[in-house]
Amino acid sequence: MTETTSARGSLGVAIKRPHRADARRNFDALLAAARDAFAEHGSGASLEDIARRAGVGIGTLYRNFPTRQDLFDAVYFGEIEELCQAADEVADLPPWEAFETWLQRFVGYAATKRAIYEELNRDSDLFRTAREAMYDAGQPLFDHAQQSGAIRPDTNFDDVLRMVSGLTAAGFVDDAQRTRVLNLALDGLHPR
Amino acid sequence: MTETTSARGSLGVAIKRPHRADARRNFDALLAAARDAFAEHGSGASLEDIARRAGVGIGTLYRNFPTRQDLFDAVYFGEIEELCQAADEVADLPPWEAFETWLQRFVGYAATKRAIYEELNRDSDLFRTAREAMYDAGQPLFDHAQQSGAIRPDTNFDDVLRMVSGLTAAGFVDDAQRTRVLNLALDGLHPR
DNA sequence: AGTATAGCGGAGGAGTGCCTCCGGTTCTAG
DNA sequence: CTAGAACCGGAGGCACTCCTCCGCTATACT
Repeated sequence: MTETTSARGSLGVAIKRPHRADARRNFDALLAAARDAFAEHGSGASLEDIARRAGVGIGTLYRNFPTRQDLFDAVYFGEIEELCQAADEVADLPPWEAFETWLQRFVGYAATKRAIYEELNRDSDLFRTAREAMYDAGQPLFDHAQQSGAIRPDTNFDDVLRMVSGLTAAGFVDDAQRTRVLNLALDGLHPR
Repeated sequence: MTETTSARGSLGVAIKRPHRADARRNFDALLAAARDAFAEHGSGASLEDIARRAGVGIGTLYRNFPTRQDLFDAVYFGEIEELCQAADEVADLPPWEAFETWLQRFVGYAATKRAIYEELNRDSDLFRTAREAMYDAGQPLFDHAQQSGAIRPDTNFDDVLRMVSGLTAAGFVDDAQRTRVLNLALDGLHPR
């Protein structure tokens, strides 16, 4: 057994996960550390700091992720992928609940919260792929909710998603306020 | 005439504006350049770059604004102050229109858009002062609109302001989308 | 157990930003 | 007009981050 395994399949973005046990440990530690660091400092977090947090040399970081973008992509795509799965999981709830639950899930991803909002307009093939995957997952939920009359007809999925991601990235006093404001905004989605 | 004049009065934050003509030119150029730079790169913009943009040596920047915070404050307070004045200007519109117009104005301040959102929780005397001034200006507009029945009773000014500043800082495809999303969110403020 | 090798990690060069310092310049008051 | 105070601006030291390179180590396969 010598080929590397592709950790993330469904997005078509292959990320090499090493075969050796020690290497795999480091790989995972780096990913976890990066997730935290990006959540804390946005996509400009220090790579040396990430390596330190992971308890790993800087060289190891660069071997696994030759560029900062590679590392960022790995974290980003991981969370996008989970988001896509989440869409399946809520599929059998009533239309509005399904969509709302999915959005809550969207909000819940701390690591890429800031990042998603920072990079939502980035123009690269990989990002477009990821964004499309996310949209493909969420759009049907939106459409369904809209068709069922729970969402006003004069809005669209992209607008709503950007609204939510803006709110998500904003600074709030506490989680209670974040939830309150999010609910306030979502409430405005219903027809009047 | 030898004392420096205080450029910004009403917030109680005195910022020294030089007396000599050349010095004053540089001071103003720096402020303008900083406004642009902060708008573009957030509060972490490069000071050397700001000096370059202003066509001024780095030494001059540091003489006028000994710390990055000083420069940032000067820009920030300037815009907050204009926001306070804007509150007076809309005072004779109908309640909801007054509040909405003020919010649009709030959104319109490009320079500190990102900054306001980045720093909304910052804990320093000066920032608290500025934030309070802004709140003092906007709160009556909100209250009035809420009492008149244009805003649902189960929300508050702080929540709304953070919602809007979150949206403001978010990335949109174009200004049309930004306006659309903002209106969508504001629409949700009305009672149903 | 032994060995080939994938993987480790940190030293260090390059680049960039921060901030200080001071010799030279420009303005203003008299 | 002149003198000197006020101001200019960039060279340079410090700190930090990026990224490469290579001698050493741990692992997996036989």
